[in-house]
Amino acid sequence: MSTRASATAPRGTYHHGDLKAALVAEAIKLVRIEGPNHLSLREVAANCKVSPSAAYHYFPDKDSLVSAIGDYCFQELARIQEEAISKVVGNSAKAAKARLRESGRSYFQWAKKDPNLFRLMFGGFCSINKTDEADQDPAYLVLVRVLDDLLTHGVITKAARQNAELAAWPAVHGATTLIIEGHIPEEAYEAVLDTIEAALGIK
Amino acid sequence: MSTRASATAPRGTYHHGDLKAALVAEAIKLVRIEGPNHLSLREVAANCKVSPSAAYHYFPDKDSLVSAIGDYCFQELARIQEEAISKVVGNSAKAAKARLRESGRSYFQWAKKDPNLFRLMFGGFCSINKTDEADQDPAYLVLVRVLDDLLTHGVITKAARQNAELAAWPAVHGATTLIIEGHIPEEAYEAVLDTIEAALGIK
DNA sequence: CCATAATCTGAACACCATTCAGATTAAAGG
DNA sequence: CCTTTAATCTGAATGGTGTTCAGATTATGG
Repeated sequence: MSTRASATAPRGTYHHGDLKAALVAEAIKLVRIEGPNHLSLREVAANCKVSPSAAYHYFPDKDSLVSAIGDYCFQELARIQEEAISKVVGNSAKAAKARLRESGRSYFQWAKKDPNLFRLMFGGFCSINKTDEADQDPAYLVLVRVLDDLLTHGVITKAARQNAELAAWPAVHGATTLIIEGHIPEEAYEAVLDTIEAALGIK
Repeated sequence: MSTRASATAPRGTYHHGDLKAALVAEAIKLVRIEGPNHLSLREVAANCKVSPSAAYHYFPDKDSLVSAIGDYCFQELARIQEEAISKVVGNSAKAAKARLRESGRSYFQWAKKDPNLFRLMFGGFCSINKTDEADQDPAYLVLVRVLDDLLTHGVITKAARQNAELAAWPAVHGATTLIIEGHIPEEAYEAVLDTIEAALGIK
């Protein structure tokens, strides 16, 4: 999106340099602390040393800025997951199984680290573009790859591969949410991962 | 909490009658439409034909009113589930299995009917009182009963009964959220229920 | 019937999103 | 280099928000 200068550069000139990126970065910082509902566009602008109206040159309204945060977060979550599963090297069935577990763990760890960003992503704040099939949730594509890998290594059957995404993602996402919101204890998470493996017929 | 007159009674006298209940009822109505983040305390008060400051006699702040909505919703969800499983009569293994599925379906149907109330419940808006063990989420207790019933009828093993809640609730909750927010299609829900049965070793 | 406590109002303060006319500056063309 | 043009940001204004508090109104108990 933004190409020019540093997003956190101090304001010397009248023109900012890369205000759009700076606004998003500052908004993320604030949502992290105050939560998605208490985000103030004026505060974002002030912290960027810019008048409130300047933001409207890049975002038609506040919701649009929030959606930009959401877009960033979905990419970031996918990146984190990619990083986590790439740490489990090996072409074995055991490694493939470990990657499934790590993809689940990294999903939860991301949410635990920044609950407010997680709430923004899945709390109805940002409107995901579900129009196009191509620009699908990148984190979902990571999961697909992990599950394909399980089939390749014979860890799961072809029958289990059908709807395997539906055995993994809802459970992982639900457990994450319920822990974040204090409905089940964090210690329960590994047990949830066990139930996913059971649903897939692993072991 | 409130004991007196109808919550929706028109305003004839200076005193309202049961303002607290009226405020909660009106707030629910507005959250249903506008979503939890766009709730306005002033609008709630105005619709109750009362000055904004009147609300502060019953709620210390807006968040407290939102929490009251959450409390109501958790009770209501439990009631809906209770109603759903009570419709499946019979003391058989088949009936017990059907009740598990219906408890999952009713959870989703509740959320689908009022997504904004569901978002309020699990979006970090209301602070659940996790201090006491006694006043636990009533919907959770419904689930416990359904799972106990499965064990009694030999549908699941004693081993599967361990952590059975963790096989069911996260998957149901996660699937519900992901469908509501448009990440997976509604048609996938029954397949998710299948994976729960698989995780529990049913069939 | 009166005193007291409960309940609600009105006005105020500080903050918010959003709009728009106009000031400032960078970029492009001669 | 200088001027035109387009991009960018400001300042002020509008109408809405949560919250507080002194005071007006009404119900209740003695």
